Amino acid sequence: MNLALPSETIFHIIESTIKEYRKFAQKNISEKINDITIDQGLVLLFLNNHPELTQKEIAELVFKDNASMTRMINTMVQKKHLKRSMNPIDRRRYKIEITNKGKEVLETLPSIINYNRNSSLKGITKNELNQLEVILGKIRTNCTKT
Amino acid sequence: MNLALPSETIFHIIESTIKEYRKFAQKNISEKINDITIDQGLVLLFLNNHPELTQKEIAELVFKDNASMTRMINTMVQKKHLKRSMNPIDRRRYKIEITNKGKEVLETLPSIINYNRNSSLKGITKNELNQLEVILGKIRTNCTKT
DNA sequence: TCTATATAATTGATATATCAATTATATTTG
DNA sequence: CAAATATAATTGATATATCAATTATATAGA
Repeated sequence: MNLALPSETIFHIIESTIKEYRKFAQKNISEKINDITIDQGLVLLFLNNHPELTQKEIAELVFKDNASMTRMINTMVQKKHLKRSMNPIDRRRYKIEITNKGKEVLETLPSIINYNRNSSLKGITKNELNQLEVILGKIRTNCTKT
Repeated sequence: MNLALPSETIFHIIESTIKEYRKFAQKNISEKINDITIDQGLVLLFLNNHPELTQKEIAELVFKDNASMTRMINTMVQKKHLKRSMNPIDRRRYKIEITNKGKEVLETLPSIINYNRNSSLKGITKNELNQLEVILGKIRTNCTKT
């Protein structure tokens, strides 16, 4: 079997791109905000825009599973960025609230994220972004439908 | 600050693509081979082609750090896919050898990986792959040089 | 209504991710 | 050569990833 080494494939390139982006983004966040990871930041952003989200829904949005999300929110509650309170209408789920400390993070975070996105996409045209989206979409579809 | 939600960005799409690919690939591997993760499989492939690789070098190839690689190889040694022996020329590093059990895996794995790659890239032209590579390369460069 | 089924969240076990500190060995330089 | 520096690997601590099992609550259907 004549198999290309993993390092020569497009999957390797995709992985390395997203890993470099995450490293870059985390570095820029850590310079200004203490004790927040990218993913914790994303959770705050989503909750800010959609306060009614359940843990399960947040998990899907940031590509985690429920177990990871439970633990992630545990630590965010410990660090006082979030507060859990029962949802009286459906007692299986929680209401997750952003604390004042969480809100402070949200004052700084968006501009950092904006900077991260813009600078990592510098020199890339709208058209290229479209192509990227279309091609990646095909790959994803192949993986989910096969 | 008018920030697009993370779920609307290209980074979200890149992440979701690579995650779906990994899920798809892992499923196909697990159907035929017991107890091997994608990344462990990649380690075997790299070692098979370049037996002289150190842990540090393997780590770079599969985007792990040294600490993770130490532990990953620990478990692969425990599961008898690999064997560590001292390198007499430089006693800081190990020689990592593939055991017979590891070699058995290598008899089955390449065809599965081949299938995974081909089916996830079905319908995508050489030209599109090039575009993908170029655009992702730009993003990566932006992240590492800024 | 009562039971079966579905759903949200948690927990346990094990592996991996990440950072900082440490150990052992090599290499460089004064 | 001896001391300083560099390198490969390990370890500890904590967070996250993943799977399977469990708990608590809701909902659908007989």
